Amino acid sequence: MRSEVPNSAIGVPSYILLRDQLRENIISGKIPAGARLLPVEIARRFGVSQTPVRGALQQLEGEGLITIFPHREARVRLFDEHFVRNICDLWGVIEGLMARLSIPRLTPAVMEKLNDISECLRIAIESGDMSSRLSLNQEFHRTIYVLSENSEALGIFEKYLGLIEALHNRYGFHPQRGPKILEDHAAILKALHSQDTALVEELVRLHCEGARDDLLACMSESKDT
Amino acid sequence: MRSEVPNSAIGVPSYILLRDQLRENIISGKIPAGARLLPVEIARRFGVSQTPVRGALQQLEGEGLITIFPHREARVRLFDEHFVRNICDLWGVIEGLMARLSIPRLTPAVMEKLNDISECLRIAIESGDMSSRLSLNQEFHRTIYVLSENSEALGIFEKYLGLIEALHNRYGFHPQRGPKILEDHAAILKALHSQDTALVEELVRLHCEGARDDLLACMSESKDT
DNA sequence: TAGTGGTCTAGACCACGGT
DNA sequence: CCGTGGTCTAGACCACTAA
Repeated sequence: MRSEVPNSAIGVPSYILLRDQLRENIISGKIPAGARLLPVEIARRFGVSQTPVRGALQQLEGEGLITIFPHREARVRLFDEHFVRNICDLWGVIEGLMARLSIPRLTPAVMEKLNDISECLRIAIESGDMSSRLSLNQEFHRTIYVLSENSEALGIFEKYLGLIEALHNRYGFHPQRGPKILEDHAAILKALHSQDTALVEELVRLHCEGARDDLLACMSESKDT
Repeated sequence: MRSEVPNSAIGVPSYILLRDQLRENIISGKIPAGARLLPVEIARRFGVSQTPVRGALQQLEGEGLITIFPHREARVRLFDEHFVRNICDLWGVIEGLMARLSIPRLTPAVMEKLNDISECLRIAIESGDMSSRLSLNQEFHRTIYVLSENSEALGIFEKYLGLIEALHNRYGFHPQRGPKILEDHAAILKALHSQDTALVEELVRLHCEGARDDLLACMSESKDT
């Protein structure tokens, strides 16, 4: 039987295509947390045998996105409030670290770019454009963090980014969170400009803790109703 | 052909045994950084076919310990000075976070245990027992961090622990590092006792930065000679 | 244009949970 | 003790590299 994966770029093994597609579906919530992953079913859907499916699942388990119970089954990890709290706390210190490390490598061009992004983000928040809001916020932070040149820290940040973003997409924000984000970003920009490492680190951490508390509150409210 | 893996506990799939054994060999340096991993060779050594070997490699790639170049080869990641700096900086903030979070959950019994470990560590350092020194130091930190109840942060800490420890084993310490560790630990214990969250976090971070600078210096010296 | 070795397939095997 | 489905084997296939 020939492979029938559509869009399969030649030369790219199908376990990689499968892995990326499954990861995206998990992160975006299309495959919900806790869902069972049935290799034979996935193999049928993609027109391949079980081997590349297993390859993809093995990698995702290594990444911590799914759990394989040997000889039993594979399931998407649970992402509950405790998980969110853990990740946001972790982010607080990691983003603080990356922001601090980026300071010596900031250039006028980067500051210019950050100002532009902030302006676009303000418009997105005021006009209620959730999709732009999320991606511009991402870009703001990523623009700073790539300068830290700490790929391990950046990798951890990126790993959970889509997951948390999906939760924001599902549970929304409180109305007062928008202005607070703009305020935080402005303060961070100012501290970056004055090269105040300790202040930058503290502001970034507080920013993350604010995000954490807003998301946890939204999750808890949605559970009550 | 029957499986001939010795010590293979029944019910445990061989890709898991292989994965754990390969991980251990990589972390301990028995399989050196940058080494090529040849599935057919590994399969022969363990008396299994290539499929479980690939399963093990896929998981290790997901964990970031090895890199698979599709259609080409799999190699152990490089762990150079830049990597060490990244990990130690990361640890500085993550360990600071976990120490801070653990404070509300400290009990007299835990403080007692930490004092005991410190005393044993002092003896190990003074008598030059490197193996005890490393494991007692691990135990000191882990005893605090498990109380943070942030399994994501703890997982990142644990993930690189063996790797950094192996580097310490290979490159050693400077003579003045031993007393400094004892001094740092004593200060951390005192701050824990007085429940001073900000101070604990700062001391832990400084402790990590000290470890980083010592290890980097040892690595750089060994390269010169 | 080989040769090497990474990837994939079909099917057998067998651990586990429920009957 | 049977059924489901997770695991493993042997071998074919084929992408990439080096002549």
